[in-house]
Amino acid sequence: MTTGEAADNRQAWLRTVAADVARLDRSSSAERAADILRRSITEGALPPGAQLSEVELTEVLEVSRNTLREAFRLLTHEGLLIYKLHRGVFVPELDEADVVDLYRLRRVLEVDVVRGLADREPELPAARLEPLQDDVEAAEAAALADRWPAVGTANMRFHQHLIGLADSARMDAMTGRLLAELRLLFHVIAAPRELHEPYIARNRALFELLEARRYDEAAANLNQYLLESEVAILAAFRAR
Amino acid sequence: MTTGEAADNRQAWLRTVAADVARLDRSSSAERAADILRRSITEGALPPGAQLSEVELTEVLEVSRNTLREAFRLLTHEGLLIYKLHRGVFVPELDEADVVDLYRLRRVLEVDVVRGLADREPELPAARLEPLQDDVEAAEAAALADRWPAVGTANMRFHQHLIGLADSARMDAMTGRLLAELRLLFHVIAAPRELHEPYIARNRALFELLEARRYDEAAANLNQYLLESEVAILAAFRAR
DNA sequence: CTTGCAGGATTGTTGAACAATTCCTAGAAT
DNA sequence: ATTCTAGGAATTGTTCAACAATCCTGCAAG
Repeated sequence: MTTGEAADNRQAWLRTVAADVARLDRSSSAERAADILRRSITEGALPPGAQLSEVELTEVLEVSRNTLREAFRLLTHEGLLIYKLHRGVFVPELDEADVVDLYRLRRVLEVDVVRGLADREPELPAARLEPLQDDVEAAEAAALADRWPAVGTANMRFHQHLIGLADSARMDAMTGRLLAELRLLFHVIAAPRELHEPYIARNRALFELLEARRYDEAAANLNQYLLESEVAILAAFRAR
Repeated sequence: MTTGEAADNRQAWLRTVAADVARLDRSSSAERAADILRRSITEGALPPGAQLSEVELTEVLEVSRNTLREAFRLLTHEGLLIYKLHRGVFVPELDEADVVDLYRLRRVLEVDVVRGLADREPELPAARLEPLQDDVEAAEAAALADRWPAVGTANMRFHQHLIGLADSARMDAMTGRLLAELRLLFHVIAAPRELHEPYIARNRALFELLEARRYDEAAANLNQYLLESEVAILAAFRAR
């Protein structure tokens, strides 16, 4: 291991520790309430268009209205809820234009990250790819077990980890929001298997290109991947 | 005017009306308080590192603590404040890594928007460039009057309008946050003239390339522009 | 079919209260 | 002189109850 890799590993470790500390610190009631709501939304329990009543949720979540409203704000920022003044909060209903918008941003960010790896100084340590490998294998395992929602989750994590290679806190945050919104879309699509299955091999191919440090090929591959994925989602969306 | 342009103009008009409606609707106290605080921060009245006391601001802004905290949340989401649990809200102190991060994202987004104009279908109507022209001229006028903060504001608006050409609500929102954070940086730099003066001619040159529909040249120009700007800011930052 | 108008429900905002945590300071121990 | 500790002051986190402002519903009138 070169000294450059050692320094890079150390930096990666510092990032994970900081994330853990932040997670422990946030015993805030608002964030806990937001966690529960986030799960309900991304898992589809609260379908797009649903309104979230304040009085109802204060009883279920056992927090005050003020705290609940703070949780609403958090999720609004993530794109998982929208506020309508004097009317309440709703789960957003995304349309085809949103699909196009989300995929445009995904392409811009993810392709740039991969392309940027070529010029990276020092070179990306091999250990940084481990989370991606884990995600690829998790998706493959879940597919064998017919657990398609888990395949979707692993796919999301793969792309989040991919962006993480750029060491950009702001890109990480943006990607988190983008992927959360994408999950909103997935729930209006009927066939989870047809939707998620193609990603498995795609992600492995991309991972192997990254492992071989063929970054330009990987970027081109990823761009095509995302273009085709967008078309597939749009088609499934129209056929709903 | 082709029918394509007419449809495009109509869409642009719908967007401005929607923006006006949204602006009128937001009579919410929290957002008004956030507006005032936002100005104070971006104009430098509240320097990086400053703590915002709740009791103090409830008296000044004449809102309740709960409403003030909602305003804090709004600004936190824009990157203009950071929350430290049980310690309060502070104006962030950005460092050199943040400069690099912010400029990387600016380059990715802005260059992609300009490059994307080449493939746009239908072609960009000339009227869409008018806001950019206004910003260029506003910057030139402010420079003649020695009003350098106004030059900086016009420059910000130029880049926001540039991103607006992509018709992507999410890019608009991201850019808003990025530029707000950038303003945070400008206030720790001593010389406003040396900082903002180079942008004036740069923006005009870029605008004219766009007007001539030489999008690839414009994209290359913009990329170089942002790279040099980053270097300049980093230098000024180290010399503070 | 549209328009106008109650009144009932929901959200927006406030102020006070208490709990939890951090900050500050004075004094004790070394 | 420095470090450590205890405890009180100050600040933030959260709840609650109340009221104001706004929106939605249904119905009556044109």
